[in-house]
Order: sequence, then structure tokens, then C-alpha cells
Amino acid sequence: MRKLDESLLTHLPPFSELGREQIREILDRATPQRYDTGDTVFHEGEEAGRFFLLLDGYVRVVRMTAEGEHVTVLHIAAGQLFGIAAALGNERYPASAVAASDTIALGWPMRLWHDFTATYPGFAASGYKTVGNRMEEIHKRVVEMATQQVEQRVANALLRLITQMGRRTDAGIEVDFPITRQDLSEMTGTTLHTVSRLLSAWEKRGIVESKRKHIMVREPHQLVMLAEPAVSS
DNA sequence: CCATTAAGCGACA
DNA sequence: TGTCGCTTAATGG
Repeated sequence: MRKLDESLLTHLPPFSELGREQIREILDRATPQRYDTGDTVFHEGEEAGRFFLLLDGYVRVVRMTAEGEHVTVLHIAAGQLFGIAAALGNERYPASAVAASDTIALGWPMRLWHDFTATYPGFAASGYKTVGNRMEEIHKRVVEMATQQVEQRVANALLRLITQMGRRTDAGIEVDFPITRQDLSEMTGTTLHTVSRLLSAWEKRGIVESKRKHIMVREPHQLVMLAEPAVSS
């Protein structure tokens, strides 16, 4: 295997404050790995043996309920760390990580998390910031789930997707990985039928456009309107 | 307002 | 040809 190029990491937050030598050392201990769409990077409850940096593609973080239903907790985009259980003091992964598209990730043994945070300035801070940002996002969603109706929740989920993992096209902003109605329903705590009906209705109004596994938002502003809590009743 | 059940259709491998 | 993604209608909580 060819040596990894240092430029892979130099702009990324966890490494941006590090020198070339330090990045070299970190890269030399990394194991690159490909995952096909749908592949599981690690399973919920598994011993947390490695942490990862997503180099390319998208990963979704999924929890399983007692009844065996999937709940998508959040999505990870390229450049972000994931599986950093050690930063949370966990011995096991609290959720599963599934490749939402074909992806490439770097993996390190979890014990190196402690080495890295102790040795490299900025690495720990960046890791905790990542954790903090995700906590905040999850908290927002908890409030959403408790207070908003399904249409608002789905609109919000779609807005987050195009904001964080959208690809601009001439006709609008498209979710940059294959996504089904089932996926959206697992993000919003509803059924694929309800998502299907909502998307059909939005499509008739020209707000979105979708083919199988593709969703494009043509009128983000309209979606923002829909995402706001209903005024009455 | 929304979940569930059921039926049917086209895309895809 | 079988599976998957999607749509729609009907029903009921």
C-alpha cells in the first residue's frame, strides 16, 4: 500500500494545528479502509477497538430500539472523526456506523486516542468540540421530536441534510448520497408511508424533486417555511 | 394528525 | 424473475 499523503489531514480541524512531522507520525499509524454503501463500520455495543476519520463519503450513526427498529441519530461527513467512544469514556460503541455511500476512512487503535490527545495540542480540543457539536444537534432534535409535528420534523431533517451534505446542482440542492424514504423515516421517527406522502405533496408544489434514492430540494426557502412550527391548532 | 394495513407498479439486478 | 423502492387508498386510534 502506498504511503498516505500528509495533505490529507493538514486542513482538518483535529490536525490543523500540528506540524508536518506530527501529522506524518499520526498517518503512519492509520489503517485506511474502504466501505461499500450499506457496509457496517462498527456495531452498537461492540467493544470500541478503533476510532475513525472519514476521508470520503458519508456515514450514518444508527441505534437499534428494543423492538428492533432503526433510529438514525446523525450523519457524518468527510473530514469528521467518528467512533470516538474513548472521548466519551465508553468501552463500547454506543451506536452503529453504516456507510451511507461508498466511503474511505482512516482507523486507529482506540488506545492511540489517549496518546494523541496527550501528545498533540489542539487534538483533544478539536475532539471535544466535535462531541459538543453533536450533542447540541442531538438535543435540538430531541426538542423537535417532542414538540413538532411530522411535517416539520421531516422538513427539518431534509434541511439539515442539504445544509450539511448537500450537493448544489443547477436545479437545486441534492442530498449527496443515496437516500430512501425509509431512511428519512428513521431520522424523523415516522413511517416510510408518511414520508412518501409528504414528499409527493411537496413535489406537486415544486418544492422538491425526487427519483428513487435521490432527493433534491428546489425551493429551500419553502422548506424552511414548512419546517417552522405550526402557528395554531 | 398520523400509523397501519394492504395492494399494486415500475426499476433494478 | 424476485426483490426493492415507492405510491396510494382505506381504516382506525
